[in-house]
Parts: sequence; structure tokens; C-alpha cells
Amino acid sequence: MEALQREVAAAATFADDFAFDPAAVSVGRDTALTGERPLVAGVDQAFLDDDRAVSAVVCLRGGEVVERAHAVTDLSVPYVPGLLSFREGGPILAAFEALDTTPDLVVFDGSGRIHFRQAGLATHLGVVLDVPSIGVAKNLLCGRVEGDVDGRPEGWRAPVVANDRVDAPTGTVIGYAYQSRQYESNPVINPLYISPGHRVSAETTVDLVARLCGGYKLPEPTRLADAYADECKAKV
DNA sequence: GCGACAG
DNA sequence: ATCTTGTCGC
Repeated sequence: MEALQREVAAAATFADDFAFDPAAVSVGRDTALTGERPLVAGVDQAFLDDDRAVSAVVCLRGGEVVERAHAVTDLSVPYVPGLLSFREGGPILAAFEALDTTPDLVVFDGSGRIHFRQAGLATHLGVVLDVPSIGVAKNLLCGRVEGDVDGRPEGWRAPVVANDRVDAPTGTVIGYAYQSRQYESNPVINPLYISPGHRVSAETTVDLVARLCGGYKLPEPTRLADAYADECKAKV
């Protein structure tokens, strides 16, 4: 599995390589750009038993839901840090097969380049589907954040650089810590750990996520996919 | 051996 | 990821 991940990393592109205009990405419904806005998909999973998962995909154009698809799949691999794509990859691909539209960008719940072998879930599936993708994680798998992470103001961002646990020259920027939401005081919200999946640079990845968070901590596509996954789970 | 560890 | 009610007010 590790060898395959190195191949995936070698096949991945951590630089911008997409046709849409990043500035046209948004979750608001108020502008007049509707037709030319890129189609952004959010993906998330919910677990039924101990060996079955429901994977959900929600496609958005601006703030409008264009399509939703899901799939219930048997799980054969346990969760092991660093090998998440082997556990959730099958279910996710099954959900994509049930999708009619073709997203311009896919947002995954988990790491992309912030991974021991630079081949996290977002990178692995981005390469397999050959679609621009980004990874949004709530926790840091590896690497080191430059600067203090606690209690940063909304909009704050800092590079996540490779350390000795990552197969990349020490200091390589593999992602960003991003404070998408923060209150004036009391509840301290943790930042998001964002990284390139495939065909998107680390810098653009953060800019895109910033455009996709409609006042919430998580990107809108992810929130909707999460809710849809729970909805499907309840119906089974 | 010790510590770290997405969902 | 998942088990779960009410409670508080950014």
C-alpha cells in the first residue's frame, strides 16, 4: 500500500491545473455569475455497522445544489492513520459512479498532500478520478505549522511544512492551517488543515476553501455532504 | 523502545 | 468516525 501511495504522489500535480476561474468559486446565491460558476463537489462518509459505510457526494454551483449521489458499501479495511484512502476510497468511488455530473473541483474530508507519503485521501482520489481536488482536515496528520496555532483570528493562515515524518524535503510547504471561523472570545475554535489534493497548489487551495466557507467552520460542500450522509444513514 | 496518529 | 440533551448567546 505504501508503494502504491508513492506512485500516486509521483502522479499527482501540486500546482494549479484547472480551467475555471478561482474567483468565480462561491457559495453565495446573490451574484449574476451563475452560468459560469464552477461545479464544486463535497464528499463525506457516515458509518452504519462496523463494516458498512455510506458515502455521499453533493455538487454545488454557487449556492445551488445541482446533484446529490450516495452509495452504501461494505468495508474491508480498518482505519489506520496514513491508509485512510484504502478504507474510504471504494465507497467514495461507488458514490461517484452514481453521479451524472462531472465536478470541476472536489473537496474531501481528510488530508491531501499533508501525508507521510504525500498521498492522502484527497490526493489519491483526485489522481484516480483525475479531477482537481483539495483536502480539508480537522486535525493535523503530520508536518509542522509555522507559528502559533491557538486562538488565532478569523482569516488567519500559516504554512504547514514537511518534517522528518514526511517524504519531502524538510521545509516544503505541504499545506496550510487556516482559521475559517473564530468567535470574539469564549469557545475557541480549532483551525482547519488544508492541503492540495491534485492539480491545485497549496496557496490556491486555501483561497478556494476561504471562498467556500459561508460563515461556518467547514466548507459548504462538506457540510452538505455530511448532512446528506447522515440523512442516508438514517434511512437504512 | 518511545512517541505520533486524517476519518 | 461514533455514543448523545440540554443549554447558552459570541
